[in-house]
Amino acid sequence: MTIACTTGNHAQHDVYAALCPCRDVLDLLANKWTALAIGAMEEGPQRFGALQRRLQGISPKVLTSTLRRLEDSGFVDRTVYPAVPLHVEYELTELGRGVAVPLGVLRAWVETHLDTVKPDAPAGCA
Amino acid sequence: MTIACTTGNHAQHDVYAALCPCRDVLDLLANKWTALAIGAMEEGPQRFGALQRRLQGISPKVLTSTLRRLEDSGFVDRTVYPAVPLHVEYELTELGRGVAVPLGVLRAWVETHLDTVKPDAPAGCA
DNA sequence: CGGAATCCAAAACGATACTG
DNA sequence: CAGTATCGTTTTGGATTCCG
Repeated sequence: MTIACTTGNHAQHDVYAALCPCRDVLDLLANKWTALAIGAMEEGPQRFGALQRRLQGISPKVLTSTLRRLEDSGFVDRTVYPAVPLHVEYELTELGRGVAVPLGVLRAWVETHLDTVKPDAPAGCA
Repeated sequence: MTIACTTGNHAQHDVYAALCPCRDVLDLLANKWTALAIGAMEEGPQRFGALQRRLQGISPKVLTSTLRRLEDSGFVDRTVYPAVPLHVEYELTELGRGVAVPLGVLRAWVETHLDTVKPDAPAGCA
């Protein structure tokens, strides 16, 4: 028996079902940078360079693709200010601020329980 | 420049820092199956076959590696009952039940806001 | 400054077949 | 039943260079 995922009027979404769109959304969020990128914008609009500096280790290419996916999915707004040194800002949409909450909860859990997890993490920093 | 993730006792973890172990844990959870697998065990111990049936579309190989990683990280306990038709159970540890909460929150958010996300998801599933 | 383009390496994922 | 072995595909991520 699977957990029913009743959304609105119709349907039972079974997150575990192969064709459930929930899976697509989950997949969208479940990658190395997305959750962090969203978190990095929680405090307000951020410029490309600022994000790249904050998400230490991300390459411009990956940052771009991450932001594009988020933009296409409606989590992020991209605003271009046509100035001479180009100025672009990325900002969470209403929806984006929405996911930011659960994601923040997850990040918080990780930070709190870090010591109890025993992956092969270089214990150096925690 | 970001505050490094200082160790142990006090510790400011900067999730965004390249070397923060938080990232390892996040990476561990951020993949196609992990979050679902944990969710699938929330109701109690599950057998390999049951999990495979529930996580529709997962191959035995991927399920195995997913479970192994979770076991190695301390989220899951694996118990073998040496019977003739072999019997193995996977069960969330205390820690596992811990992450299950934030992950459940995330799943719930996704289920609730599915309609507002506009990825190229086949709106079907219901 | 904000990327796009290119190339490459490494995971992650998947299908199938086979075994203790 | 619960995997392992193998192989191939796909997806991600990363480094670098270059351009408007």
